Amino acid sequence: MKAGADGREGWSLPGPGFYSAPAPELAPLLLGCLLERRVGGRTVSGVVVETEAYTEDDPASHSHRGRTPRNRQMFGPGGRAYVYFTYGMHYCMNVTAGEEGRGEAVLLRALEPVDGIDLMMSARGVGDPRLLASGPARLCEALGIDLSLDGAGLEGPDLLLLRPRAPGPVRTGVSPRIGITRGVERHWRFYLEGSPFLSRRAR
DNA sequence: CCGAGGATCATCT
DNA sequence: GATGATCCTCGGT
Repeated sequence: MKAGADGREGWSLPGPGFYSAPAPELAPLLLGCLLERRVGGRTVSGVVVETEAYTEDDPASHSHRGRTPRNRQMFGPGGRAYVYFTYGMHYCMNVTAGEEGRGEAVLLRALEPVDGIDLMMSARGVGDPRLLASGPARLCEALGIDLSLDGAGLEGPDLLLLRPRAPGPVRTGVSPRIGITRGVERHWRFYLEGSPFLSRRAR
């Protein structure tokens, strides 16, 4: 078997147009993908198990009131990181989606840890693998993601997102998004059914 | 298991 | 000046 362009068997770069899908379509497609963070010559990575979509006409979205300095990556092309700082202490990471100017992104809410688990444990200060990246801010802390990665490409030296070549049979769950007060009627949270690494247990 | 409260500050009104 | 796309701890059941 031949290794992929990235050198990892079983994983490959997304094809052209992957990230230009609207956020509610891209969000479930990101489930099962591998997110790699390269730092200090080491790789920390995990499989995406939970995502949420946000669009410009969506009252829960940071882009809902138009372009601001913070959310400007949401209005750029798809396939970049949109990282924001919140609650005075947490970072959260999105994957920008859709065509340029559309104001869309997919929040990464949880990963199943794969590589560099020792680094994640020391970064997070916990040993239970289920608590390493099961939440948008936990995920960023585990991978060492902060504002310096806002706008970073997902095929770059710091962040790499890969699709599984042969996705296994997986059930995708759908639910309302978490932690919002408006736009609750849009069920735009997607998760791998039965994963022990979700930010919340299934309903 | 569950809910309440606090931490802590950049961002936007 | 108010508000979070959160997380952790603590106390009750």
